Amino acid sequence: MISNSAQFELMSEFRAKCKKHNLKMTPQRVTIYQELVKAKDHPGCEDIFERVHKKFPDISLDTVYRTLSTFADIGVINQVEGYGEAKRYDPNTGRHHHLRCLKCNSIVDFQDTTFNNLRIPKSVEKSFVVNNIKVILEGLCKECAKK
Amino acid sequence: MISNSAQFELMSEFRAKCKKHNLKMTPQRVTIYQELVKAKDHPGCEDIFERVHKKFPDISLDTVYRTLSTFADIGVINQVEGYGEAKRYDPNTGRHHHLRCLKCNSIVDFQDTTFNNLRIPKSVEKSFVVNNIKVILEGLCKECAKK
DNA sequence: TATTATATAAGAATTATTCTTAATTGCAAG
DNA sequence: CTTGCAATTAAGAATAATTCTTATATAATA
Ligand SMILES: [Mn+2]
Ligand SMILES: [Mn+2]
Ligand SMILES: [Zn+2]
Ligand SMILES: [Zn+2]
Repeated sequence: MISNSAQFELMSEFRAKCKKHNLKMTPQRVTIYQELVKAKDHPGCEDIFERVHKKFPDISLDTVYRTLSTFADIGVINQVEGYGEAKRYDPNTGRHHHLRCLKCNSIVDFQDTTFNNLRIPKSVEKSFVVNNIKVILEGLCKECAKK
Repeated sequence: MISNSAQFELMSEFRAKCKKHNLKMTPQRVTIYQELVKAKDHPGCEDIFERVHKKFPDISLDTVYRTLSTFADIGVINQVEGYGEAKRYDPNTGRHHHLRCLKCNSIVDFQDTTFNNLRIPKSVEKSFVVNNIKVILEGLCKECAKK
């Protein structure tokens, strides 16, 4: 769950960033953004299309692809790293990390202060400008580990 | 560069793992593996196809796709995480980390003992079986940072 | 050397994604 | 509140990456 005020805050940041990048506020964009914000599963374009489609039967798949890609470009959402299957997106642009199940492909968020505060190695700093550090833990989720 | 003995060592591990998984030693497999081992750029299937094709004009693209995928399955190589473009592979199965340039998509290896020894958070251990930890630094390589 | 399960080449098929185009619409200016 | 127009959209075609199908070839084993 997410509080109403946090919801509102998020929405006005969204509107502000869109305006900054000259993106018009269309019902498609609002709906797609809200649907992604609700999602906890780092969904792909088809997933979002299916969810949005219920409320908005005329939306096209292309619009979902285009819109999510645009949102990622302007930084209101993030694309998730993966292994070359369909692209997946993350509404959470704050600092956090991922658990990836290698069997069912679930991606779950987690927080860790150690991981948040990793130092960039000196040797790297000389040859590379680091924008962000990602830590990914790969393995098996509880359900998949049971089998 | 890689020493002759290390080369030989790698090759016999490769043969051993293939045997363990009942994979026949075909010239295609040997060539593809050797070409990937030479590569420092985490190449994709098309890249490897082009390189192999010079020495082995009759090889099919499908074989390269199938073979690299099989190699990753049995763990002689790794698939590299990415953002949904073409798959890329890594001959280095040892512990190391990656610098990813967001502009030119180059991927460069680096070593760091801190990153090698990250502890898995307690909270995670309860709900997830971790196979491996990946640290990825994203940003701009020297060339791309200049512009 | 004969047997057989695997692997391969070629091209068709599939999946994910992007492009093209004509029609629609958000929104700023009057 | 209208108008004007650049930005956006739906629809379907097109493309790119990858996988599948099948007939032929071949590595490994006896
Ligand atoms: Mn996340
Ligand atoms: Mn590497
Ligand atoms: Zn799982
Ligand atoms: Zn670069």
